[in-house]
Amino acid sequence: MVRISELARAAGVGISTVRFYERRGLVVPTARSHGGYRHYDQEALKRLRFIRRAARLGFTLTEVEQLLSASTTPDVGDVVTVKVAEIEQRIDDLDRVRLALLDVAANGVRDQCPVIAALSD
Amino acid sequence: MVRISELARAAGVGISTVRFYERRGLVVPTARSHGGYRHYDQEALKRLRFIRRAARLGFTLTEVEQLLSASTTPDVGDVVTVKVAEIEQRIDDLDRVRLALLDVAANGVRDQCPVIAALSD
DNA sequence: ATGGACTCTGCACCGTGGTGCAGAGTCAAG
DNA sequence: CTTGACTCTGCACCACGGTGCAGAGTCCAT
Repeated sequence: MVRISELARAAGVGISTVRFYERRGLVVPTARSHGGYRHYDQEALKRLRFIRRAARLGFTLTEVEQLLSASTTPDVGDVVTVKVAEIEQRIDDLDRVRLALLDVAANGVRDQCPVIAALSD
Repeated sequence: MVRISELARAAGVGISTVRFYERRGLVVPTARSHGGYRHYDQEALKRLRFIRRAARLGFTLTEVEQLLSASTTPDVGDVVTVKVAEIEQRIDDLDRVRLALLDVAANGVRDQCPVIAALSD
C-alpha cells in the first residue's frame, strides 16, 4: 500500500494526473487513511501504466474506460468484437505506414509519395 | 481543381479544419483564384485523408508533419528509422490488447484482468 | 507535541486540435 | 449586371487531457 506520490512516480505521471484519472473513474484508491489520504495497491499501478500506454496508442480516455470495463463486466460480447475490429484496422494502417517508410528508406524519394499512398484510399 | 468545400466534403472534414491544417503547413492549396479562392488537386485530397487517418492512429499533427516530410525531403535516414521503431512498438502494443480482448471473449472474465496485463509491464 | 514533508479539495489555467461567427469580397448562372 | 451561394480573413470559442496553485489538514520521526 503506497501513497499517491509513490504511485505517481512509479508510473511516471504527475500526482494531479492520478487524481484526474480518479475523477474520470479510471483509477480508484484501494483505501483511504483515517485522515483521507489515498492508498494504492499493486493493481492500481498496473491500471495506471495501462492507461498511459493505451492513451499513447490513440485511444481516448473514454475508450480506455471501455477497454477496462470489457474485462470486468460479465456481459462482454459485442463491445469486445467491435473493439477488436477497430484495433485490427489500426494495426493494418500502422503497418502500411511502416512499410511505406521502409520503402522510402530503401528506395529514396520518388515523385509519388508512398507514405501518403499508404493511408489515402 | 476543386474549391475548399468540395475538398472538405470529399475528405469528410470541415472547411475550417482544412484552413487550420493549412496554417499548420500540412495542406497547401495548389493554386489561388484571382480573387483569392483556394483551389486543390487530387493530391491534396490524398494528403488530407492521410492526415485524418494518421491522427486517428494517435500521431500528433507534428508527427504527421514529420511523416509527410520524411517522404519529400532528400536526407531521410535516421528520422525514418526512429519512426519505424515507434510504429513497431505501437503495433506490438495494439496486438497485445487485441489478444487480451479475444482472451476475455473466449474464456470469460477471470480474477486477473488480461487486458490490463497486456500493457502493464 | 512539534516540525517538516506530504496530502487534501477546489478551482483556475494550459496546449492541442479543431469549430464557428462576422463582415467583406468573389464567382457564375440567369 | 444582378443575385444567391460560396469564400475570404481574423478572431473568439470549444472539448479533451491534463497541470498548478492556495489554503487547510495529516502523518510521523524526533
